[in-house]
Amino acid sequence: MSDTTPEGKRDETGEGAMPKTYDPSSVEERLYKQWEDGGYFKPSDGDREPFVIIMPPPNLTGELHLGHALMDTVEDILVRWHRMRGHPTLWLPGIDHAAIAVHVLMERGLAKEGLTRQEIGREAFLERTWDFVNKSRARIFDQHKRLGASADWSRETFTMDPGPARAVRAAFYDFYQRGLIYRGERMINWCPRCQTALSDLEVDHQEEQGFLWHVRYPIINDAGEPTGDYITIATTRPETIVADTAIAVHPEDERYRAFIGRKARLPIIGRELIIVGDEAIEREFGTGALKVTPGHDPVDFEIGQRHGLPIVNALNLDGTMNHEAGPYAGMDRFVCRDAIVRDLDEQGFLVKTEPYAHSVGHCDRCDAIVEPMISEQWFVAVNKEFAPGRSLAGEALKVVNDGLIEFVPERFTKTYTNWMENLRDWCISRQLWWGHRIPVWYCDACNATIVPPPDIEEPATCESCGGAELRQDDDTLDTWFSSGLWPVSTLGWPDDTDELRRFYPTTVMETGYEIIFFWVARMIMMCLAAMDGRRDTLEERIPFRYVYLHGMVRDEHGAKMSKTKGNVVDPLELVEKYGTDALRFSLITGGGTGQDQRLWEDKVEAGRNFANKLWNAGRFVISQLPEGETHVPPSADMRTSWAVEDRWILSRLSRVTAEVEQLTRDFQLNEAARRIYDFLWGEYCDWYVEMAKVRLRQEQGTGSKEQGPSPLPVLVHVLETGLRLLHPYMPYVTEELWQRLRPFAAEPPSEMLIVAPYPKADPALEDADAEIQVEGLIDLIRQIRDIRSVHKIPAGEWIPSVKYTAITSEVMSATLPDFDRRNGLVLTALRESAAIVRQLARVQAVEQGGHLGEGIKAHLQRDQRGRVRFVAAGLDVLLVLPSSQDASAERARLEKEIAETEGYVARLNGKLGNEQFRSRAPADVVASEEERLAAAQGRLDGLRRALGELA
RNA sequence: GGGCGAUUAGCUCAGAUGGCUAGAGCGUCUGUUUUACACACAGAAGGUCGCAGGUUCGAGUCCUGCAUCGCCCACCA
Repeated sequence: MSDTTPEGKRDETGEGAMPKTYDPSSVEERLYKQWEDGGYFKPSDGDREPFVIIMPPPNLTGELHLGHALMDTVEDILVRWHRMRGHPTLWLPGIDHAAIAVHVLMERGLAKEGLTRQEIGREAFLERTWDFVNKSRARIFDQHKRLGASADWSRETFTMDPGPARAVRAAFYDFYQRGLIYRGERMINWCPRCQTALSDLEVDHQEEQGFLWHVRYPIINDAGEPTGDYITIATTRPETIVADTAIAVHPEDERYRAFIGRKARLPIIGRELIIVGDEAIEREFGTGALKVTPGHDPVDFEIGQRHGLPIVNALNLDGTMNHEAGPYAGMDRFVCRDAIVRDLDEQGFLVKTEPYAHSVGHCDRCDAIVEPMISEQWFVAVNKEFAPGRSLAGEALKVVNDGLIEFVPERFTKTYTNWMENLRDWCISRQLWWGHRIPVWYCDACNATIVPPPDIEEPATCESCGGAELRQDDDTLDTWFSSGLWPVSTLGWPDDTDELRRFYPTTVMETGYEIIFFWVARMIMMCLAAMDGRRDTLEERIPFRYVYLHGMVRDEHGAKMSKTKGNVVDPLELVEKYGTDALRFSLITGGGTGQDQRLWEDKVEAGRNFANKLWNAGRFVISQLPEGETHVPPSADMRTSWAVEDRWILSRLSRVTAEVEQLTRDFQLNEAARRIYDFLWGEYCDWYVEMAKVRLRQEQGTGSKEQGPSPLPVLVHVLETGLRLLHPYMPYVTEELWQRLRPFAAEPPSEMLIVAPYPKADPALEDADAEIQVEGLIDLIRQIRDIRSVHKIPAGEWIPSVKYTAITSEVMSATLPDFDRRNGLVLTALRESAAIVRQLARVQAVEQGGHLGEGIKAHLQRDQRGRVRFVAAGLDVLLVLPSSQDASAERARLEKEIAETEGYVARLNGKLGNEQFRSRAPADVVASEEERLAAAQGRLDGLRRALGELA
């Protein structure tokens, strides 16, 4: 039958024989197409609250990596869950133009051809870039699809598309009108390699081994002549000496107090420097005296502002020294550094050189060392009050502090608020070509700055003088300016579209914690401002309700995956080898929310094994279903006709369903997935299916159903429900199996599983008694199997008999009525389901016996068979072995059990003997401890008796 | 200099609001072609939950301190 299907043979129709092993490659592409063609990825109509995720736009530069795979998995789980719960669900995908990243990439490409962007010019550069963009775009989406992402591809958006571009102009215009965007000369970070300004965030501080050079500056008198005194400063950047305009000391520093107000002469350059007192100086650091370079250091700039110091810029934009550097003009900054140190030394100004580790700013993209410089750039005024008590950062802080936006995991809230509280103005102009051109024109005739409203893509004449000679600002905007508008721009803002009204605010922003500042914070600031005046309350203006942050996927050794290290794992390779479901499952169960995880092939194998386990469970169930017979899901009013194991598995199903619901609501997806896994594998497959086989065998053997109700309806129902529970996590194998089960359903709820209703717990099916009963059966079976193992009874050999009787617990039954009730339940189960114990433990006869007390010794004298007495499920049990037992092995087994149980009993006695515990712990905790003690005590008595009889 | 995270079985990790004898996967050991699955089944071994205090009837879980590793932020030149 099914086994004959050759492996690897494609089963295009999805019908027919099921291969023995689940083959993802024969399923995934076909099902994805069915889902997409069926329109299931588009939001459904209806009045229910929509669930919306805007996909973080991956940038164009790279292939999809495991971080994206994790992102897709988390988002797809949330999306599929809400979709199945009947919410109109929108997952809106997009791509980011990644201005500086792509720019650097393109420049590297040019460099390989021996070209620079300046040589080919702006137009040709942009043409090449668009070519590249159009090629990667399609590939990236294809990769998402391979991961099963059920996003609405018909809405795919690119940050450079006309819509988002218009949103960028609109936001720029709006912010400019409100004074939230301004142009000014400020200290910025300059990358000499990229030749652009950078925001503070794009500077990567790295600890480096450098030197602290101590340099003495001669003090001069009013006539400009050396007094013979010196003041010694310490610096890590001696090349900036040429731009010094002052020396600063702490105003209360006894060593230097007398120098304040006097002058010094700059070595080599000869400039006169004033000595100022400023509180910013750390007396303990270096010499306690600071050379002040307002043109090339942010702190010095501020000192300069306070004391009205002149600013000297000594650097060209490419990192070479300019004319201010005198003899060093034209040198590269680091060549200059060496030259100056040498000259200072030769001229006797260098006092000391000490090794010194300090952090140096590098360009995030190209790793060149960044220079602080004064430059005219565009900024977003994050702290400016545009209305009384309101600023961009202030409102962005408020919505989080007030709980309108929640971070998952919660600890990131603090990361966010700390940052937001110390925010400085955001430099948004970049001297790059690839990106949104700054929508500002200048009229050279009258010096006007023109910022046209968004619908004017290019103003024709000057607003103030009417001149037609307008020149657009050469610069482009920081990528994150357009990304910051993403939640509104993808929905049609600045127009008040139906989409915006329906889907804004979005529900969840799911992304990596490494871009909280870059992106999440900017979205919150910008979207709040963008929606200002269009929505009344902050609650309606926030871009999203929840920020869910996933961790980083690292390699086997915990190292960050990177191309240079060569340890990058391609998710698509894993998909090919193990299947999408396997990868998704291992990613989602791989770690806690927001926690980094390690991933390697062994882990994905575990996911693959689970998919295959389900496949085979499905294969078995389907093989048992008579052709053409359909089933109605069991409901609680039918319960009297079910076997105990049916009641048990349905009860467990309901409880697990409830747990999964709660865990998913709390974004504990890893736990939810684990719970489903444990249920389906550990309870359904390992026990229920095996128990059901017993009745199926009887049915098939006798051709009748006299042995009780058929397990088929429950067998099918629990599997079908389990598939629905698991579908968000492992969409393909569940859909495939569900399709194969669908013909057997009397009333299938939908065409495809992707839109079938997500299971709901049914408390009416929960059955504590059945759980006690089946747990008892399982305990008994397990112990018999253990004994088989200890006594080396081959798995295939039948054990002659097992007899059991209730432990008559003198004390316990008097004090704990529940003890007897539980035993009664187990006895009933054993009577009704003796066949299960017979089959699963391989025992020929399972019977209740009243007189186990006659002891083992008597038996031993009568025949050669071994006998083992033990306690299981609260019962006294006597097992007759096929041959004489190994007494020492049995003694060892019993002694170990006894020791364990004694320890447990002692602990419980200690607890229950404590008056404090009895009086302070909740009554139900005390009661359950008492019950445990009763059970353990009974067990201990039985074990001791068994050991005694063995002697 | 601040802030955060991690520390649980040989390895990788779960254990939300304190309460079963702390779990899983992989690995190890012993068995098994028991007719869904060897990508499997049955059984077993393996943990003073980083250390020291504290709160509590009760702590892997909460508090304080410490140690080790990692990350983020920061204008001590």
